Amino acid sequence: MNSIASSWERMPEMLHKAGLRLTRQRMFLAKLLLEDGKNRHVTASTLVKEARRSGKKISLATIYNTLHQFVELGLLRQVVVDNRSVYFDTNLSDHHHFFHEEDGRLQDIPRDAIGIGRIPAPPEDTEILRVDVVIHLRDKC
Amino acid sequence: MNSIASSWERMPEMLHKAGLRLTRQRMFLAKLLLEDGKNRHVTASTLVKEARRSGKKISLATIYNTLHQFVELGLLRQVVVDNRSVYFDTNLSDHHHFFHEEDGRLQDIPRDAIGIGRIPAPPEDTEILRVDVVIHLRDKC
DNA sequence: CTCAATGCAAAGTATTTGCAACCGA
DNA sequence: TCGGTTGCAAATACTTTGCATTGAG
Repeated sequence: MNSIASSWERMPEMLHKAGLRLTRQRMFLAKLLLEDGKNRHVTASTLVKEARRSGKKISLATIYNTLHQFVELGLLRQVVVDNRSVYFDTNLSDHHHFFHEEDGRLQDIPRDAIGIGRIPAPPEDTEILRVDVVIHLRDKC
Repeated sequence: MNSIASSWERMPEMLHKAGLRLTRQRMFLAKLLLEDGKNRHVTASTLVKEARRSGKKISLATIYNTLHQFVELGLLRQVVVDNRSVYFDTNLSDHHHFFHEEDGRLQDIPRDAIGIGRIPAPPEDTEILRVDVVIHLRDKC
């Protein structure tokens, strides 16, 4: 069992602890995102399409709300790679990304695949939140 | 003379070669961005404000157009750190960024200050465009 | 003069918010 | 039942586009 599958199993408990109700929409999105334990990269609009495809009705606003709640609960990570839209990542481990410029697709890079040697000291009175490495890709030829 | 100051000096020539006219607005923005040779991080909206402050009238649309033309000419670099808006950087050298989450401020990190050891091979049929490292900062306490 | 460039306003895209209706506990 | 949630539509923020006017060469 990996940490993501266990996220799914602990979902009801986690939502409850956070004071969130186990609503239809919330459970549906949680299932979509976390159930199979695979790492997924979604945006609000890919999720709406996916939800529609499986017949559920769910509003865009609710999807945004839910995604943000999940980020706050630590079930998802927000990734910035591109100004088209906000990406959400179910892979919570410390890792980096390949970004395919052509189609906006994201791909994980395990932390160990990139050796970041030194990191400069943060400026006065600030602390490092995280270090993001994005390798931008272009299709060859 | 550094590379940026020389960008400014070669401006008229570069614009001309690119088939662009030396218009009032174009020259004004070029001067604002490149003349003093300092590294600047701007967004369309910080530029409008700056232009207004110095009394010039310039439309937002023209600023966007001009910024994109400058990026294509290689006079500016576009930086993605945050989905609030698109940042443009006059520092053309290979470098990275500190990003202050609180106020959206960017700060350069020289390439050498971060040692990126290994980079994983790009996926099949793709090539690496560039590697972006963004260190997200939060104010302490 | 001519045609590229500009300015404006309108359209487009992504995201957030206000509020009545709804529904999980 | 009751207050958190949802869905919609409207608001907001950023960026792009269409088109008549302007102005650089």
